[in-house]
Amino acid sequence: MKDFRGWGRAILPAMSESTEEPGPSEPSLDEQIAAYQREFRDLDPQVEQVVSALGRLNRRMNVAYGRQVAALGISNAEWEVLKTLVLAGAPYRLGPGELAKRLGLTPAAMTHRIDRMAGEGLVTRDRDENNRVRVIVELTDEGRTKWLEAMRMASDFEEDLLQDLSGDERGVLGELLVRLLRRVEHAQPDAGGRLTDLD
Amino acid sequence: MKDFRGWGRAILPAMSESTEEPGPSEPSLDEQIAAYQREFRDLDPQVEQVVSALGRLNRRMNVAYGRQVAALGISNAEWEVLKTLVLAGAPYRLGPGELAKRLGLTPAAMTHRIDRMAGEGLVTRDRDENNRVRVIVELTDEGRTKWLEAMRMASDFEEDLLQDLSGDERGVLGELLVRLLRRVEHAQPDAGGRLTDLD
DNA sequence: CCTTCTAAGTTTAGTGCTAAAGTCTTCGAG
DNA sequence: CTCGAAGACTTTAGCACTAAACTTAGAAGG
Repeated sequence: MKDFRGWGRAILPAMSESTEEPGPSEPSLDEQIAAYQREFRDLDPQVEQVVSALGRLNRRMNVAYGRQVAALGISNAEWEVLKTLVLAGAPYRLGPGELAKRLGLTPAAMTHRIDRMAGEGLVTRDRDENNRVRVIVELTDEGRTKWLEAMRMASDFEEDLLQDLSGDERGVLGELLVRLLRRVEHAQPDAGGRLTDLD
Repeated sequence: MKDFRGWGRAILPAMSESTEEPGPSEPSLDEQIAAYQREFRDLDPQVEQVVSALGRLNRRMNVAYGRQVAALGISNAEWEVLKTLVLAGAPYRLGPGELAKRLGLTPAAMTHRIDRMAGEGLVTRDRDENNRVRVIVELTDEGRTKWLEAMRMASDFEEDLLQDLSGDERGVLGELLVRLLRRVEHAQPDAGGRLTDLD
């Protein structure tokens, strides 16, 4: 076999987030929960449903985002950088270290990502004139345009994703997710994996 | 600086899923939504809340899973393989190709992952006697034990995560997530990124 | 000033991944 | 029966990332 036909569009270029697209033979969510229950009696199916659906949903969404931004000629990794710079607000500047922290990368990885993106004209990289140890990464107009295009695609996609949910349901879902998020953000797993409150 | 103290445990060994741990200076969810709205008027804050909370939640959870299974001496990537083999049911066997499809990896990556895991005694790799082109990857007793230990930690963690939600709320959350999941699983984004129904 | 320390980035080595080429077995047609 | 094609991995090349070493600018102390 010359090339892996069948792996075609399933395999995306490297991205910063999970892009695993499960194959078609993956068991359905219900089958999966039933199988785990057979092997592990203590499993709470309600908890497992929430957690597994969250995981699958996110993987599918990341694949979809990757495909969409790829159509704009950027990778998901690059899109993350654009988003972070826009979030910082005008004049859309951050240092490599700060960018690395926010994206959860090492400074080394950031150096290379900025190299690429500067080469593509999405950002500029300059030394800070006031403190020549510091480097300033700034969004170019082209980068800002790319971000806007990607944002438009993403928000259309997200609106479609939630299409089947009523306004009330969207509100409830958002509120429940925010409560879970607070639980993970304001707590750290202890040695046993249990979440211990920090405040 | 000799080593990057401060990047310590935040950076985990490579895993199959997103393990990016956002730094402490990342804006809060509300700040993020407000910032995006300033830059992009068409944004629906309710949709953005759901989607962003989903994304953040998943990233945090993956970091937590990674830390937990690391305590058992396995990586998140290895745990994914163990889960997939257990899901296949006794006698816990699958070929590399099938494993790769279900995990969303290329066969090449699977070859190397199986090498490592066979070296660690978590699985065995043998040629199929009936069809010598095929290879059979089978979970060892040690691999099964590791899976069980990881599963126990994971389900404790998941129970803790949902601790603040009542039974009813868990049910509602699960149901809403399953509906979103169905929407992404039964539809494919078209060229414009819109989801088109397949059935 | 002139060390010494520390912070911010960059460089180097090694890992795990994808894409594509290569190997080996089996199957099917002539 | 033999040859060609297809299937199921494995190997090779190249990329993005982490960990750790290195570089250089500014800060602190004598």
